[in-house]
Order: sequence, then C-alpha cells, then structure tokens
Amino acid sequence: MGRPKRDDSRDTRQEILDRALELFATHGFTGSSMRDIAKAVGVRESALYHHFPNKNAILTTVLESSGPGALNSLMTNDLVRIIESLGPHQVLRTMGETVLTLWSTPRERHLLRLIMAEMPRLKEAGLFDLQAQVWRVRTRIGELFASLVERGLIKPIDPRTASLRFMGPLLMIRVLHLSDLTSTPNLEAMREDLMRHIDSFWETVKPEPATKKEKRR
Amino acid sequence: MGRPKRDDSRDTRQEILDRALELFATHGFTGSSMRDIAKAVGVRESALYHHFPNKNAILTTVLESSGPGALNSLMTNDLVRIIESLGPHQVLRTMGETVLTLWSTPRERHLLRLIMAEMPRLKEAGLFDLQAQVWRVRTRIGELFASLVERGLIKPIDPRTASLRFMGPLLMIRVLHLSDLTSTPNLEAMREDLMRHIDSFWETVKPEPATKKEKRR
DNA sequence: ATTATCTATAGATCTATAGATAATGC
DNA sequence: ATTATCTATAGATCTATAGATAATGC
Repeated sequence: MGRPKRDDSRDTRQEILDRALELFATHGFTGSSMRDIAKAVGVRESALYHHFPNKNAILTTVLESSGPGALNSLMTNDLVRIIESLGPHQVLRTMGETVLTLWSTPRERHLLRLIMAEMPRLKEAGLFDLQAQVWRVRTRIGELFASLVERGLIKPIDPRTASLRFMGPLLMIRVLHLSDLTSTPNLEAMREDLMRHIDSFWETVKPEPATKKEKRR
Repeated sequence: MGRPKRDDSRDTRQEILDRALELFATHGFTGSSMRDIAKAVGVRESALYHHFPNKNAILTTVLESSGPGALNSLMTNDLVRIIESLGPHQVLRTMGETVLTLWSTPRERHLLRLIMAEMPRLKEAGLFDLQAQVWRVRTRIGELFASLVERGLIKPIDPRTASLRFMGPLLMIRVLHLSDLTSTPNLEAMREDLMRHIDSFWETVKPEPATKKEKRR
C-alpha cells in the first residue's frame, strides 16, 4: 500500500474537515470517533494524525475556518449610508434575502447544529461563545437603530428593545426552518416567514406620516 | 460492604436522574460516561444497572419526566376567558413573569441545554422533537391571537406573523440569559428585556382608540 | 426472600503512536 | 529526502454482566 497515487480531485485535509463537521453536527464531538471520521473520509485513523495532532485540533480548525456569521458580516460601517440612499425598508428586506441565502447552505446548517450542541465545550476552549456572539450582534443592531432614529429615518424607539424585536424572530425562523438536518428545508415557507416578519417590523418602526408633513412646512 | 444502611434522605434512583441531567447538559450524552454518573451519585457503575437497564434508559427517563414546557402549559383552554376579564396587556405581562420564573430554575436551564445539544439523538429516539414543539406552540399562540382579533381585543393582524413576533424575542431572551450554565443569570436584566418586549409588542397590537370611539357611537 | 449495594472483570471501542511502504518532487 | 498513506498495536476508557455481601421487611 503506502502512499497513494496523486489525485488532484482530492484534498484529504479539507475532506477531513468537511466530514468531521458533518459528523460533529449530527452526533456531537464526543459522539463521533476518529474511526468514524476516517471511515467517512476513506482513510485509516492513523492518516488523520498526519494532518492533525489530535481530535481536538480537528474541531478547532473546523471552527476557526467558520467565518463571522451572516448577521455580523452584514453590520458593515457603511450600512447607514446605504440605508440613506435605498431607504430602511428596502435594506431590511435585502438583509432578509441575504441571511436566507447564507443560512440555508448545508455548511451553515451544520455549523449551527455544531454550535448549538457543543456550546459549553466551545466556550471553555475559547473557540466560540454563542451567548457573547448574540449579545454583540444585538448591540450592533441596537446602535444601527439608534443612528436611524437620530436621522429621523425611523420612529423614536428604544434601541435595545428594537434589536430584540428584529433579531428574535430571525433566530426563531432559523431554528424552526434550518436546525433539523434530517429534513430538507422548505425555503419558500422560510422566505415567507422572513419577509412577513420584516414587513410587519417595518410597519411598527416607520416614521409617522404626520411627522413628515411637519418637516415639510 | 454490600447493601448500605437505610438513609431516608437519599433516593438513589432520583439522584441518578438528577446528576445525569446535569452531566448530560454540560458534557452531552456521549460525553458523560456511566462512570461519571456513578461518581457524581457516589455509587459504583454496577449500582446504576440495578435502577436502569442501560445508559439510554437513563436519558429516556430524564426526558419523560421533563414536563410540557412553560409556554405550552400556559396555553390552557380558558386563557381567552381570562384575557377577557383581565385584559390582554395584563395577561401578557403575567405570562412574562411566569416564563421568567419557570425558565430560570436550574432544572429548566439544564433541560434547555440538553435539548439544544442532543436534538438529533432525541428526535431519532422519538423522545423530543424541538422543531415540532416550537411549531406546535407557535400554532397555538397564533390561534390565540386569531381569537383575540375576532373579539376585537387586538388589532387585525396576521396570526402567523404575530406569534413569531411574540415568541421570537422570548426565545432569544431565554438563550441570551439562561443557556450558559457556567454563569449565574442576571434575572433583573432578563425581566427588563422581557417586560420591555411585552410592552412594546402590546403597543403594536393594541386596538386603535379611533375604532373604540366608532364602536361607542 | 428481596433489595441495594459492592468487587471483579469481560469484551468492545477509543485515542494515539511506532514503524513500514510507496509515491512525489528536488 | 519528504510526504501521505498503510499495518499493527499499546494502553486507556467505556458499557455491561456475574456473583458476593449485607441490610430490609414479610
């Protein structure tokens, strides 16, 4: 046996990470053995140790390459300027379309499950802190709403409550439609939930027409 | 050694279930060994097998005795009548206080973590289906809102969206404040989030004063 | 006699390592 | 020479069982 012939279609290291994510997401970290991972990749256990020093390093690498999260990456510095040109309602709808696309990829669904399942382990290892992450995004969205209030683009509202009212249903929609890996998600139903939520949220924060008239005078 | 002297303060079977829930919640089902459970209870592994046929039976029993969930148990048949006498806003606030109390017990926090972590296993074993459960509660809350609309107690709103807008923030608050078992929850901050949400939700669904005047005519 | 523990251990599985082997690329 | 695999296996840990032992309750 020994070293196999070169196969350009195969990157073993990446395949280990991909199969490990799938297994960790469905059976948990401790529920997936090195043997399981090796079998899924199609090599012997010892080959895994050529690419990673131990099982924990596989988990660490999977998570380090996981990216910042959809909502977080949407909170860019020029978001307020984009909102000023396109209008808040249109931007919120676009944000909805974006999270729909990003969240519904198999990879993101597996990461969601992994993070839900391994929360304590990931936090203790300093790899991912779900609670802190949600707090951070909530704060950033709160700041966004605060600056929109300042610019008169939405009603005067408490930013903390507004971020909760905006994000809460998004999280619930995500869990409801995407957290069960055994069934294919109904993306049309999910888009409907998402857009109805955003439109209905917009109705509750859009500035009063009366206020607009006053400004015009 | 052999059988220990009777100790009325000790119910080994129940202690096995309690310690197992704690361990499963922090390290997962596969991450907690029978040895770990036995050590936490203060007996040998073989004593566990006197009370339960195997490890899986411990998990099953833990979950069977877990109850219906706070939101679910609030959705009683006479809820509409209570709302008619106390008013929707007051009832929503009382519901908030109730879930705050029920969710923040150590037992409910451990169950939340267990369910988040072991979703696929619990679903496959037919023990608990988180997705289906959330759908069910959402539907019941939707029906509640529909009947409140019918009675003119709240604005005409789409029940599906309303249930999402009501429940989503509740779920987010629960995850944000109660899912990390390594820190004691800040119940005052949680109550504030909860009550601000409920008050702000009420503002968006309370019937128009204009409509009331029209009715009086 | 029954119940609730214990000691001891079988047998499976798991992580990780040692050392052999063959392909690759300088 | 280096890299990527393999075979083989050590040693730890895990689930579960057999059988001994002492307290309990009829």
